[in-house]
Amino acid sequence: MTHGELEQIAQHFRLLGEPMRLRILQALCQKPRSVNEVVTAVGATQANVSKHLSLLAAAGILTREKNGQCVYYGLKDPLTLKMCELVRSQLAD
Amino acid sequence: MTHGELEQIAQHFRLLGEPMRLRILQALCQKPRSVNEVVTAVGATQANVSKHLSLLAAAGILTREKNGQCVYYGLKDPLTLKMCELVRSQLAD
DNA sequence: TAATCATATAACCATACAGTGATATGTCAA
DNA sequence: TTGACATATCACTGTATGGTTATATGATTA
Repeated sequence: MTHGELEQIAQHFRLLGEPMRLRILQALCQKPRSVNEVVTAVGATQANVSKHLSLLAAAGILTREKNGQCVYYGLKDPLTLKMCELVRSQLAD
Repeated sequence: MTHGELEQIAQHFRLLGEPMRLRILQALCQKPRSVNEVVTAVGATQANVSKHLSLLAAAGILTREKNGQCVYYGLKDPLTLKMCELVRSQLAD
């Protein structure tokens, strides 16, 4: 594996390595939600949630769809939650 | 999922979110190696490698076995490498 | 157009932590 | 015991980034 690939993979893991972002992902596990919905779901600042959502979308972890004045973010790949589950079961040992 | 669980899962991902640590994991994918062997394999400082190995072992990602004056670290769970592969294939899209 | 709502961005601060050099600890051989 | 080797730890620096407040941008409605 090249250094560039490792850097990319690490970057991906790093994005998942933040509790607030995991909470955001959790809030999106059923269906896409607007920024405001996520804000109330996770109980954080609008600016903060917006920043995290942008990062996750830029990394290809979330989809982003604008509808009127609302922006809806959703999980792009169920694999992401699967990995969280894997880690959780691994930690359970 | 509780906040504590999320914090633990995030912590786990954060450990995988560092290129140097991924290189170390890669160096251990075949068989356990001593600290020095890893040092030469990844081309980093002894102090740095030792610190990373300790962190990974403390998190239960690596096994640690002392034999004479050498300490051998090895992958505890093949799942770890599987996740790296998953991410890599996900990024390939 | 003006007012309101939703989202994004900018500037800033504080903290976490990777990397380094020096040194401590522990183990073996001569 | 002394010296050489393997590993761990300490103190420190620099940097990346999460969170905050304030503001900008854009869309909708009256």
